Amino acid sequence: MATKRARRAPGGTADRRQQILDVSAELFAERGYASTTVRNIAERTGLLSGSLYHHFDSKDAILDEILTEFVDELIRRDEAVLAESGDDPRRALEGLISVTLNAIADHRPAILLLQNDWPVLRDVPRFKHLSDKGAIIDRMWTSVLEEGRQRKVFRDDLALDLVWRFVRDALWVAARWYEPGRRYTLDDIADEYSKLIFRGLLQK
Amino acid sequence: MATKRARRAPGGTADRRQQILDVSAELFAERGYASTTVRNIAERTGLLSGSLYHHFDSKDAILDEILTEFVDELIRRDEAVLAESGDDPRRALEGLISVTLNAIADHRPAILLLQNDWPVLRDVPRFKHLSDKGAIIDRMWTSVLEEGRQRKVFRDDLALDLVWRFVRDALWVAARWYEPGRRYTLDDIADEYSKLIFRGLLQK
Amino acid sequence: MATKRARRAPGGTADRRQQILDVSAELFAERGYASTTVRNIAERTGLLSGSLYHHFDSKDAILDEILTEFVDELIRRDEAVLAESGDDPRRALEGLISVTLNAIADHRPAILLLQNDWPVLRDVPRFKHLSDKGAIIDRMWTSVLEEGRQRKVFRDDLALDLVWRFVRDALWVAARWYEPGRRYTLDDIADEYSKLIFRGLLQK
Amino acid sequence: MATKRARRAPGGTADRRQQILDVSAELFAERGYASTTVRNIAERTGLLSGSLYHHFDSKDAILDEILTEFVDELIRRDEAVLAESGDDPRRALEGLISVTLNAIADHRPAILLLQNDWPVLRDVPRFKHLSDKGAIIDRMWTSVLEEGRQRKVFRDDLALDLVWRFVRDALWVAARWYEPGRRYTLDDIADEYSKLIFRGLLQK
DNA sequence: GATGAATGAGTATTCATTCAT
DNA sequence: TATGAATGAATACTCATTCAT
Repeated sequence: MATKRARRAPGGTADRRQQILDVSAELFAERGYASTTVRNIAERTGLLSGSLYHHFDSKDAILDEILTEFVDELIRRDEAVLAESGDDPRRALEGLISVTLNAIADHRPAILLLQNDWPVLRDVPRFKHLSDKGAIIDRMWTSVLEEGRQRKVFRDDLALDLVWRFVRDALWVAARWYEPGRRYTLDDIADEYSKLIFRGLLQK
Repeated sequence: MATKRARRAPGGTADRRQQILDVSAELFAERGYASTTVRNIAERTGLLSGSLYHHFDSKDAILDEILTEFVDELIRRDEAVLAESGDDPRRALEGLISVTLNAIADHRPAILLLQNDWPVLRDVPRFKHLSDKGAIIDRMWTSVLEEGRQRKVFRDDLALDLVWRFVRDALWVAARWYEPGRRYTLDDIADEYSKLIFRGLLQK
Repeated sequence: MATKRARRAPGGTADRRQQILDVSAELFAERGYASTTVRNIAERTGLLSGSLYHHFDSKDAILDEILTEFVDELIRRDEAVLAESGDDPRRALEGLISVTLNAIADHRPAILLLQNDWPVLRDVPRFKHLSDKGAIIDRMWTSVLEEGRQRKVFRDDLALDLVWRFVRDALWVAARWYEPGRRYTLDDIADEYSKLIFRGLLQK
Repeated sequence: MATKRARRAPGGTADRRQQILDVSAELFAERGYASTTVRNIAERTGLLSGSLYHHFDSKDAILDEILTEFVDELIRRDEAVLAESGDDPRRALEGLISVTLNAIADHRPAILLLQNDWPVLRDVPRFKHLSDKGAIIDRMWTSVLEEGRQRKVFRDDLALDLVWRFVRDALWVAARWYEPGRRYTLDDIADEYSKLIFRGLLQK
């Protein structure tokens, strides 16, 4: 049973496969994976439900591809940031913050989906590989924080694992309320969050 | 169909109703509302599924009671904090942070549930009242921040609505990884988070 | 997931479970296992298809119970025959022939089902245990034939494994055309078949 | 929709049509008609499922051609045997037995298929014509037996219709366990079966 | 209060078949 | 001839809910 792979239509037409992935991601984010039916996806794509199976083996397979694509790209971007920021922990941290928030622009559905359904998904063997990739990202964050402390750029009276969790959680959850074209751009948010994280809320 | 209300078992036995609520909250938090079956709840309670309907009108009714109880108590505690902290915005903010994190001790399942399933629940008419109550809590936070700025306790070069979102999000998501009896207590986390929020990450 | 077991209705009413088994056996025999739908079974039982799952875990589980019951009883009857016939191979063989043909009376659907669907079923792990039981029956037949040859009751110029196959096949397939209440009883058939097997077709 | 008939490939290449028939017969025999999908057939042929419809009108049409070819040839062979054996019933019967068993060599899949799926197929209007042809074969067998009794070659104390059924059933079912190249050839089996049928199992 | 049989609408998935390219 | 995308009806199975006992 060979995995069904994308074959770009020769004319360069937008692919059905990609359309299904996009539609599915939106729906999964809106209603949750379990509550999104295969029929919902088909309808929104303009197909009958059976036709989806011409492109994907199962509902799970669709989800897997959505999440894998997102996580892989995130890792790529995070690695690029670390490579560019040399040995400047502050620049590195700013970079990670920016990458994370800007991921919301291209991958909002995947991010929401991951937040809402991860507690269930994490126990499904098929999605185990995402945990492993998540661990890679975690390690990038924590090593930047460690580095910053050792170079005395960051305070040494804070529990760095809690700092990491605090920042990470706040950033990802922003996908819930962020709406493009309203008040703040993602870069605005990155700047404000960085200011708060680096300098704190109190007047000196 | 009159709403079924709690009737304490005559002998003073631990209530079946409460047992069902606790079991349901756990299951909803573990697997998500949609993926938890009424049979799951019944099994874990030691009943058959039909029997649940002697205690609750529907699966929705169970969920409603779980969430309402949690939100109501949270409002009560937040209000108490504001009442006690007089006109000291820093103390007020510390209080709100502490209440929020400590809620994880008593209501972890409800918090997780709300995070995972809220995107779906928010659109169900039955749960509309929770949005209203959520707005009350939001207003308490934002007014504390405003107050702090006006009194020049907090910096005036930060977008306060973003500060509020940042802090709120980081706090609630802590329910995902917090585990009682490990490394940090909830008070530890509240202290560390407060330190970071007030003073920032950078060495002076 | 406890196997759902029969609970005889206290009043001694004919069981739904048994009714489902009987109806299913008939249908499987008529149309084959794959072509019988769960809806077919439900309809003939006077239920809706979902209701079957209150009594059985799956379509497979129904089939398994039908076949297991049949094979177990057949083994019991064959063993009884061997026990009774002492060291008289001719009597033993007559007994096995009679038991086999008479099984058609009580278990015609199961026999037909086994004949038609066995080539598919034999490869399903769930039904592996039936192969093992089949081997037990085979051994009873072949040991009777061996015994008969050693005691010089049976000819010694025949390949006994072929004799066994020949007889076995002819007996079981009789279930296809036998119809109760017509021309020959099962005992008639057993007698005629025995005559042919023991003495052959030719005039002396 | 004209019935699609064989068109030999111009170059004398082995025919696609025949390849599809062979592959289908194998699969139908292995898994049963209902459980064999058109996709299975296409895969094993090295085509995509849609392409089969250039050669056959439907799955039923494939099955029909397989069975018709087999039954027609069987009738031809049986008729040849009767023509050759003149008025010697014993030779005629031996001939029919041999033809039947030897058919296993060339048409095993068709024979298995017919055994497993006949109970379902017999009720499909499209396959009614096979019943008629089956009746022709039956009549050949029974007339040989009658002839043998009248000429006092066969015993007169046996129910001939039962003898016929017994022999027929045992012969056809041999297709289930016969494996070419193992222990017995089809002629061996024909000889042993004939010995048993004519002379019986008992030592004189 | 509790049981367990039954409902009926819904779920993901399969599959023979069609047809434009 | 062959492809591969699409159909639409069917399939086994699930599940919140009802209700007579």
